Amino acid sequence: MTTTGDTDDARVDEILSRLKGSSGRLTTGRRAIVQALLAAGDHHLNADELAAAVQAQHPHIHLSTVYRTLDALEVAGVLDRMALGTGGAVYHFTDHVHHHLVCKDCGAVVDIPPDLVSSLTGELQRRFGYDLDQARLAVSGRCERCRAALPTTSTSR
Amino acid sequence: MTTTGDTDDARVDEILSRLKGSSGRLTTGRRAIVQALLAAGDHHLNADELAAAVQAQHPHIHLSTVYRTLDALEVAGVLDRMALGTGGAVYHFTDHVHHHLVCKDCGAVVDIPPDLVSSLTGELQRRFGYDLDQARLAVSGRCERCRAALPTTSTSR
DNA sequence: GTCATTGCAAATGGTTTGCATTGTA
DNA sequence: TACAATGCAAACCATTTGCAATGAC
Repeated sequence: MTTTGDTDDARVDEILSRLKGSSGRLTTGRRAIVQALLAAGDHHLNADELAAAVQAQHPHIHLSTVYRTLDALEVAGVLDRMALGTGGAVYHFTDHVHHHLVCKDCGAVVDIPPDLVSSLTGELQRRFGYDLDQARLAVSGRCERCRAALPTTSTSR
Repeated sequence: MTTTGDTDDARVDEILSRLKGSSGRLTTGRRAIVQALLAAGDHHLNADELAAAVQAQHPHIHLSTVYRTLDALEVAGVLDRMALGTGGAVYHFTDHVHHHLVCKDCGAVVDIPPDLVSSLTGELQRRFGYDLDQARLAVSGRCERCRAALPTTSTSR
């Protein structure tokens, strides 16, 4: 099932052109990487998984190319990189703002809708002068499942 | 200048005894590591920096011992480990709850007082069932200095 | 004496880099 | 043709692990 479409194609072109900005070049590798990134949608892909997805169609594309393209996209302001504990950094499109609730035990990630945190980021921005328009927030706690799986430390609390 | 004191000594003993809980043993290495951790106060030390601090007095204490002790302290519930972007994870005492505002450019870290985030964590706890009593929050944005240092990309976006 | 802890070296996982080659512009 | 991007291998950083030696109990 091809998840592609005209909309995505247009988006791919737009992103690639932003990469072109400072005398960059459009290669099949970069196109494939951006396509895979878009196809992943809301999934949290790390560089390895992205490379695997790309290599399904273009086996010769090297992991280091993926890293270099991700870097370029980050510099171009297209992507945000974020380290969510273990398993490698994950990447998001800068225009798709959301935040993360991460289980410190199993690593499960839940997306937090931005409106829940906007008052906090506003306050932080006011207090500390940080630019948080594109802020990424990671909250680490323990998910329900892992909480239940805990040895009976129940009395503590 | 010994930053130590009776208070700290008592705290060191208390922490070491928590490590002893399940047939653990008290070694000079562990004591030195816990002391260094307490002496660091609010600083955000990573394993490397902690090892350096310890080795100033006990040169033979190996980095891997530091890692193993930090692990043990985490398991014992004394410490929380947290990855703040680059440069290795940092550790905090679990009873000293605070959060972090991290500059995505220069890595500068500002501590966020817990009361600013409590309403958010409460809401997240309610919505997603995560246990956030000991939550750690990392907000990544751009600090004032880096913001000023940015090339005039102001029109883009 | 037992066995947890340590030192050390080597392995690991994620990421970056140097360099010769490829391929876009 | 010129030079950005790539493949590849090697380097790199933070962290973990196997194993024999040490030292706390």
